[in-house]
Amino acid sequence: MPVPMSYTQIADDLADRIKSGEYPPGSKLPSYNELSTLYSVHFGTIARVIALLRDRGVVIGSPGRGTFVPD
Amino acid sequence: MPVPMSYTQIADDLADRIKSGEYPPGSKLPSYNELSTLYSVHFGTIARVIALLRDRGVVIGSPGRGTFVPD
DNA sequence: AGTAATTTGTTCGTATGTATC
DNA sequence: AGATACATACGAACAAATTAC
Repeated sequence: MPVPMSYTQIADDLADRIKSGEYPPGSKLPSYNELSTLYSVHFGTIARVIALLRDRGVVIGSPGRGTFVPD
Repeated sequence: MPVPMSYTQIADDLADRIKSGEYPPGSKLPSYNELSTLYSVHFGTIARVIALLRDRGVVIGSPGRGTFVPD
């Protein structure tokens, strides 16, 4: 089994993907459950990643709707 | 029982205390265990608070030594 | 109209690793 | 060698908002 990425690495990876245009402004990121599958980590780890990106202003979370890249 | 502060509120409270001079540059913050007692929250919640303040550059953690206010 | 499912968000408990004293 | 302290992750539970049917 490969060593899973740490939450900071996942945060940096997601930030890079957003910056590169993979997730353009206004777009919706995969759900927590999808991200936890994509990165093979626990749900709570993804929640921590998103919380970090939120604090950095990289994404905006909207309970019940999703996580979005600000315009 | 009083409603406990959320981890963001605790982070803001600590940041305010640092800014006000209660924890001057170079000083050492209370340990995770002490903070979790002070704020009546779980150890893991304090770890999350410190992680947030670390990301903001407000504190620097040093495993085995403590958490410090940068100069 | 109303219930169930989905999604974000927080917290506790526990375990483990690493560094320092 | 042992105790202390920071740091990360998993599992589980729960709340609140939204969406789907």
